[in-house]
Amino acid sequence: MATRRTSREINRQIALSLIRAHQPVSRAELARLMETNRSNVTLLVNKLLEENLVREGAQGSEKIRGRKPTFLYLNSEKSYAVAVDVRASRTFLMITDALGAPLAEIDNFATEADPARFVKTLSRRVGDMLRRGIEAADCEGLGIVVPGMLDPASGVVINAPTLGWHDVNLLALLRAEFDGVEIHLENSAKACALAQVWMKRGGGAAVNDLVFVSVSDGVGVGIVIGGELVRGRHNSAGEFGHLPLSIDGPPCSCGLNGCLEAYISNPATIARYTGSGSPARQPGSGEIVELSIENLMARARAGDSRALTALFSTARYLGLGLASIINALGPSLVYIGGEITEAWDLIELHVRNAIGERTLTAELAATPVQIVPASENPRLRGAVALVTAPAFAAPKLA
Amino acid sequence: MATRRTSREINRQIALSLIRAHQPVSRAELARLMETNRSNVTLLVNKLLEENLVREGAQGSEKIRGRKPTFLYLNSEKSYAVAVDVRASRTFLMITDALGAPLAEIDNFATEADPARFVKTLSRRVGDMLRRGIEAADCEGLGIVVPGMLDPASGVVINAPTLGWHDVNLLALLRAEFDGVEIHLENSAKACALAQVWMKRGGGAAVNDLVFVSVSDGVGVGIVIGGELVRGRHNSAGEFGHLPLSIDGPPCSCGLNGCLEAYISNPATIARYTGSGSPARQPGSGEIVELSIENLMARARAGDSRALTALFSTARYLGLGLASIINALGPSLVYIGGEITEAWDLIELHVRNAIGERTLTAELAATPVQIVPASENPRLRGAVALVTAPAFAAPKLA
DNA sequence: GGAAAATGGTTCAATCTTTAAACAAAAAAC
DNA sequence: GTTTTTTGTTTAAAGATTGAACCATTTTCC
Repeated sequence: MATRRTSREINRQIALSLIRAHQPVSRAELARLMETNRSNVTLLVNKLLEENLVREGAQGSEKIRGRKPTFLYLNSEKSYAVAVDVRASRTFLMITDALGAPLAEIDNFATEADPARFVKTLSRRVGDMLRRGIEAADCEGLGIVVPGMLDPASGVVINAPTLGWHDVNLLALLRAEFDGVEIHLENSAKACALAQVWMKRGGGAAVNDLVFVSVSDGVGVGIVIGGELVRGRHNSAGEFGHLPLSIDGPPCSCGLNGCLEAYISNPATIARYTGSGSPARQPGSGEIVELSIENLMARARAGDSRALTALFSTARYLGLGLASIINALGPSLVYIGGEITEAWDLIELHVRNAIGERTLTAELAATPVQIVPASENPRLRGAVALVTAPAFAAPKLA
Repeated sequence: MATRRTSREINRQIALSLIRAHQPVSRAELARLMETNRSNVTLLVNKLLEENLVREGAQGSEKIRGRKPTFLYLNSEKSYAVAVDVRASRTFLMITDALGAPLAEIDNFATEADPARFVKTLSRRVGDMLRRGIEAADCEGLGIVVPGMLDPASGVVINAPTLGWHDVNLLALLRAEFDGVEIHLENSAKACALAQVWMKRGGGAAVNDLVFVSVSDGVGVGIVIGGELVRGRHNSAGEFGHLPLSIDGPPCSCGLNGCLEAYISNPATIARYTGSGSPARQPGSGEIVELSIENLMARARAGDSRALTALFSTARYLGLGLASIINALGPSLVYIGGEITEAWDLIELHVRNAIGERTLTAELAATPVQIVPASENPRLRGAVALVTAPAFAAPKLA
């Protein structure tokens, strides 16, 4: 039920979001954006100034005539957020201001198998990083993304096969180590999707229906519909990675057969190259090497036709999987993340053809697909979004 | 941006929805439900009375002491809605009051292949029905559901294979025939999903994430997430019917291979029984008959083990398809509609086992699945919901 | 039978919000 | 130097919820 305060809260959030999206922006400009009059904006902004959420900056100096506007900015400097991206081999760590702009170099360390020791190490590294020149006072929160199924409410990592974590109460461990800090857990792909919709919302036309597909050791999918992350009954929505391509297909890590993941994950691609089970050999010398997906892509670029074929197969299956997702949800935009994006120039056409092969209409086949390269640190940005996005979230109706 | 009027509008909608859900209900009771005081409710209700959306009824006569309450009801009597369910062989027709309660017997007639002639016939039948004793004055609107892909905005039926309609501007034809009546088009399964969420919302705890799977000549899926029907970029979302079970599986009507629809649609089940291509024979006489799914189910009940096996296969594949949907979206509830629900007692266990076979967690495997029997006319109710639901829809935020 | 208690509905003043108009301040244009 | 234009504030009006007070009506208790 809408109380006397509701419309104020709604407008407060709208104002905050608009300032974030259009900063630097004056009160008068904000009034035009909100289609209200300046008096209302004055009141809203004064409240935000009191709360220290917004600060006034320099005056504008455009060549238009009339009184110069005083610009408004989000007050992002007084506090910082910690973002953690846990991955199978290494864990990445970033500290940003309240808007998500990095305050220091990204750090990383080997992911420890034991959750308790992992959290200890994490805590030490965060402490080191803060001592090395972060002068912001308040910690806004800590966002941590994990590749696997988890419950953000209870903070339990239910199943993260690539980490070997099962029913680990990560939140309790983190709470013990980071006292008084707000902690946000989420599945990696879901957080990536959140970060993307969050970026887009800032950057102009709102994209409210999008899908983020993360291809790595496993396959994760985050879905945003109507601007909201789809979580499902037990935060287990988005498990498109185990969509069957063929119910009698190759076995998957989840115990089933023919999952999309069993066709397109990095291990699947590598297995397709080496031939199942047989280890890779260094060309020329015949030496046995541990083959990584980066290696495989390098070989493909160097002219190894078998490596290229393996990538093309992965591309085709990826496209078929995307086609199913597109048929099912009709998203406005599909993002792809993961190591494989580095070879996108080689495989894009194959992916697109496979999408066209199994989509039901020409419009669906034309759904835009964009890669998010590793250089943009999508997972870390997802972790940041977990911390910063709630402040801007629209208030809910009953 | 929230204006001075927004909270009033929000509360107006909440009040309307609560009256609909709890009627008959007094002002005082409404105030308790809305967690506000009676004075506010008085004002809201008086506005609704003025607009003739609500009417006062008899006084309550419970044994509690104190002044007797005057009950409020939605004013459903002054207007009616027309619901049309277009299906491959026959079209069904219902006239209801503004709340969806039928005002006359359900009519039906053979669906004509030519859209223009179909609309003419429809118009005549509606006219006949109205003349046979509907005294309500105003037509609230006409809701029509079609099994196929269509665009509600433009009113074009893009592709309805079982009807043989392609790129038919059904809305234009209907507008010409039903002058001045608001017309709502939607895909059958999507409308069914809408009707279900709409019913549930009335009946207590809100179910905001559900899926309706319609198994008939084709397979249609309607998805509701966060209380909103998922439409996708071109209203083509929900095409889970063409999810692959096996990308090298049997051919589907859509031109692809191995779609879920190719495994579980009624024609697929029948083909599995008769053996591909060979016509069915009357047991005993050997006479060739056109076999319907109802026939097949009757034979299965009568002890025809091959018919039973065919149904069991369909059940298993249905379960596998549902498992994928459940993995992907994590809905709170799955509804099944279509002729096959008549054999649910025979196949339920097989469906459940197959769901368990491919869901990723025990919680997902335990997702409730309910059938909606043909006697409840889910499609017609969906068509009604298209007309009546918008009046209760929550106002949108920017 | 009559007073008290409890419940439903209305009325009225208080409060919080948006809104429209007036007004002051600052900078460019003439 | 005056006018014009734009920004930001102030002030009064209007629309909404909120809380208390006030009838109306029915049951319960004495």
